[in-house]
Amino acid sequence: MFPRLVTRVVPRFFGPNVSGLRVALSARQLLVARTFLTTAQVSEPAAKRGSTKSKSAKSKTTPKKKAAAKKSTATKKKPAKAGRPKKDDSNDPEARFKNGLKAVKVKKSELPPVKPTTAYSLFLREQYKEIGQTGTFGEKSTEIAARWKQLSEAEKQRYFEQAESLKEAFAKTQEEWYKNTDPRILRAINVKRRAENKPLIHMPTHLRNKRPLSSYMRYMLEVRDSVELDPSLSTKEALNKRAAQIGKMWHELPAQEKQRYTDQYHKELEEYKAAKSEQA
DNA sequence: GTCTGGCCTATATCGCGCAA
DNA sequence: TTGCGCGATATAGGCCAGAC
Repeated sequence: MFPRLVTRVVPRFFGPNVSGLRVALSARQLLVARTFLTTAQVSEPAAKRGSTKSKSAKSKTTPKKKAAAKKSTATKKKPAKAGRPKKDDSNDPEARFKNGLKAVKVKKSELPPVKPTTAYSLFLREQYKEIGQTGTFGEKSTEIAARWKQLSEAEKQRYFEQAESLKEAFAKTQEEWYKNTDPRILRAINVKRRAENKPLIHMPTHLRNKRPLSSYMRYMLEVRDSVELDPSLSTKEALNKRAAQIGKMWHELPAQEKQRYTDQYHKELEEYKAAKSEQA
């Protein structure tokens, strides 16, 4: 699961390419995005919270924790010697991967963008502010869900539009991320996620460098629309019947005709291989 | 950073057949 | 794995405050 706090969202969403995102977003979208980011900034009160927290934390600190704290200060790292570049400052990006993916430390700014807020979530955030401190989380959630149900479609529209804008911006950011991120970073992230038993991150299918369609697949795409689905059958049965029918047509296709599809496949396969070796 | 409760939404996956 | 369709189902992730 991705972290939720915006302190994590901001660098991931805007970090790598702020100007690019500005271009991508219309002024309104940007406003929406900013509202999303700043309102969700739990860290705004966090400074405040941090101070009160540290106060209470201080008084509640157990001896064990105190000892640990002491230890942590005792083992505080000495400042790096002047003139010696830090590991991350290395000009050689390959150095990061020399000890294997497991050893790669992925920076926050390198993590993939988080999914955009949904319409309901936008409403939820707005309502939580309105409700304020009264009631438990559960009570608030129930209340807000009831309010959401009472909204007319027209009233909901505003939230859906906002969510749509965020979704579009996210799609662009995500595409940029996959384009600009070293594939080894993604693998390193997944190595960590696998170890934590978390689901892996996959490049969305529409962004993948897909293998070209096989000769048969290409043929099927061409003729599919000309083979009608049997309306007397269920969707599944009709689709299966059509697939079987197209398979039969392929077998009956003259060799010369088949060759046309095969040639196209081999041509695209070469291009695919070339692109893949370029990526590697 | 994670967890808490309750809810909604978006997305992914599955099954089916076919050939390479 | 690639494409298609599409309903059913599963899952992730979003919001909120604050303790740990």
